[in-house]
Amino acid sequence: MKKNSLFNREHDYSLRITAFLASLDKDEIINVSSISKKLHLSKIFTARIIHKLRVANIVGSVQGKYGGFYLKANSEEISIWDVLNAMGYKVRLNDCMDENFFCDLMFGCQFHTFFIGLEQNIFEQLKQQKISDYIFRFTK
Amino acid sequence: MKKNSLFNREHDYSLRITAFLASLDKDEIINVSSISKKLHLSKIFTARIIHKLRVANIVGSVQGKYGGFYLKANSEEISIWDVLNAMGYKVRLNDCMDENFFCDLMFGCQFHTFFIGLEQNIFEQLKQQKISDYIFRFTK
DNA sequence: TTTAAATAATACTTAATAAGTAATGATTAA
DNA sequence: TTAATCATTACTTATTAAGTATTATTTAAA
Repeated sequence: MKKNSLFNREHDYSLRITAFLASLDKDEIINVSSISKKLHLSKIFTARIIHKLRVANIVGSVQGKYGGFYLKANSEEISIWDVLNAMGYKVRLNDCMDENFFCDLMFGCQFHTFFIGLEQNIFEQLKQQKISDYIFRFTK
Repeated sequence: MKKNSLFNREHDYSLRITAFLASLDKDEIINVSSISKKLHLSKIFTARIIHKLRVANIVGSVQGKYGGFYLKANSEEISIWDVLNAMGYKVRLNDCMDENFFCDLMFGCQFHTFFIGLEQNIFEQLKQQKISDYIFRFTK
């Protein structure tokens, strides 16, 4: 049976990639092939994800031959929430929390109120976790 | 863009249906047509959902002409969690929490640990909420 | 100046799922 | 016997997740 998820593969991988980049030395850059091998991801999927992270300014890139990527921000200042948002993270625990959702029962629906609170609670927990506490280190 | 959900339409409707049944008088039963009209759901979808609730023993049914459904348990003793489970609620915040999931990084992956904690936290909140606090009442 | 190795960006593919529909059988009051 | 109701399972359709493919651009170095 399908299970409801809050995070998909892209979200997961983006966290791994960020946590790995956080382990690099200052001024060190790494290319997509190396990242994908280390993290056991396909090269092309890795490229798509890291590109989004770059657009969101989480990572920086150097183009051309011998180019690559590096973590732009300080890992102590980036949260799981920040990375997820870079990937275009959108959550609504329930469809009824959607902006354009109309529900005849909405007025006074305590479920709706409960879901809003639960969602806020989850978001807070994601914001509290900094990437610096999740750094992946590999023996070189 | 698609948003990640923790609850789908069936889950939502099952909560509404249970909360509505909780408003009925003792010994009162109500048929699917009436429920679906009150809650603005399709009759056939309502039937399928309430059938699952019956199998899970959350609601009871009376078959045949003038039959219908009623809440079997005490609404103060049923939690949101119980209703969701009756619907076959399965959650894993992230695929990596799946039993059969293999991940080369799993050993020592702090993200994995964090997700487990977050999930437990969410489950606790669902268990704490009793249907009695969410009863739908309509003017008759 | 040419080439190779890398990033940049977008379009495509496929299997699975959510949500809802349709159809037929079984039960029971009158 | 019949009408109204629940019981059960199979089907449909649009959307999404996940991953692949392709082509363009950039740059270091021979």
